[in-house]
Amino acid sequence: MINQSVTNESAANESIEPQNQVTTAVDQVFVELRRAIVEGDVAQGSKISEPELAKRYGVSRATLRDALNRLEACNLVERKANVGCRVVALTPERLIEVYQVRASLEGLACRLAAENMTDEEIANIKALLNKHLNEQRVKEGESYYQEAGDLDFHYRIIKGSKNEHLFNLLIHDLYQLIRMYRVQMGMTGPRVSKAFDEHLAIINAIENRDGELAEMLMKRHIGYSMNNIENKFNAAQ
Amino acid sequence: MINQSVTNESAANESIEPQNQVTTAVDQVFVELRRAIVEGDVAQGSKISEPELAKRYGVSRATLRDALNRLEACNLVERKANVGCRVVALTPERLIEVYQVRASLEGLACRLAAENMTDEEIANIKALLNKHLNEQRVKEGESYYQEAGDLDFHYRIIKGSKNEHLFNLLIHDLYQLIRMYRVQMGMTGPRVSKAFDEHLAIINAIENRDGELAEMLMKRHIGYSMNNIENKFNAAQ
DNA sequence: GGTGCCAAGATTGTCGACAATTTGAGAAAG
DNA sequence: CTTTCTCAAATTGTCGACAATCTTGGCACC
Repeated sequence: MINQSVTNESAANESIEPQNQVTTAVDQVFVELRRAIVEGDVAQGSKISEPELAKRYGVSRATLRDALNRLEACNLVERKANVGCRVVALTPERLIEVYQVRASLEGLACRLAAENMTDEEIANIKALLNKHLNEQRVKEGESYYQEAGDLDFHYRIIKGSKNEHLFNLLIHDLYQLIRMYRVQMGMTGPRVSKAFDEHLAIINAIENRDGELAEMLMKRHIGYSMNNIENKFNAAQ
Repeated sequence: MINQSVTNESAANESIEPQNQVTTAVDQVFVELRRAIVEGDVAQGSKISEPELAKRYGVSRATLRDALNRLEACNLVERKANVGCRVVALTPERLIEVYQVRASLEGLACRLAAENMTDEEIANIKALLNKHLNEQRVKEGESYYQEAGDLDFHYRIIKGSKNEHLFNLLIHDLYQLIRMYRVQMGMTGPRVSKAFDEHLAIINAIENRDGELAEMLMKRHIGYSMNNIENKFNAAQ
């Protein structure tokens, strides 16, 4: 029972950084380029020049090419044969598409979590929420909770589904794109307290082993989140 | 209005062969290797030797490596840094995981299809089912319907959702793995007529624009299909 | 003046060779 | 006889160069 407290620590790092250990050069370029795209350092829709980026990151073109392949698998860049590679464009239509898929999959994750999570895992999430609640009261207005805390909550639910395929699909392939929308839309909004209540309702449903309710609550929660981003989109025009 | 009949032709080829046009060498190797894996020409769980396969397909190792990357994105091979590449192992646990995801996503597709499909598209699917019904009566017992017909039906529903992200996720990433299970488990069973009735009920719900019912029916339909494969698995031991 | 074709430049696709890492067998020590 | 260390063979990761394809600017022709 050494290091018991480790289960209470943040898991968001792993969710933001899926690679368990970044060893190879392709990994490094992939992770760094992904960060740059998600955080907007390289503009959405812009074309990517292989020789230029290879030079900037100090690797061969073949290596960078490999990294681009992985980014394509994450839906962060789009490729055409003999033409090139562009960063994806963030359109409202695509936002809706992605969030429809996300709501469906995380709804499933929630239902499975209600069946498969251990009592200890559930207790840890509740403790996490209480911790976030306190921190939120202290630093009201700052975006701490929204970013790390929200990621952490969803990450644990998805992991709690005990469905590895679902986990990979959401964490590796979908979440970077979702993060890209949130970051570039400046999602530091006042949805904090409301989202907190929704999280609480979800974990309560899971604790009661009510998978059906948990699924529905999660779908709604994600739907609200989508509307929030969509409004920002429309306001930005 | 030329070539109107083209909408009634089979769309399964496209679903089996997602690449619109296979031009580059990497594409060719990717498609051929994928076929070999799905159809069991290379055994599940077996290790893949890069130099050997590169020589067999007459391409460079870098090219084959690129193809392996894409196979990894389809979840058909698994990779570890500095260790190598193995074909995925078909376990009952993974079957359940994949089918849980599939049921959720195709349920979503069905709901969206009920909202977004045109009357003409719906009519075309109904015509398709009738065509399959006739052919099924003639060649009873053969596996035609199960393979091509079933793929065709699901393909059109997914496309009818008008959600491109969902389409790519299902057709590119998930369906090859599903096909792998079905082919290697020898899925030519007697589920034909029952599946036909289920398909009919689904398209009727879509025609009535009852998305909720269509989603539920599709989830059940896929659940039955999973049980069918799962039984084969247990019987094979 | 507008349209279509051609060539030069640039970009992507492919290759063979070299460097780094893992793995397995064999020898030496316990 | 078992265990551990070492080293070599094999496999994977990375690189720079060459070939094929697309783009673009200009010129000829209508």
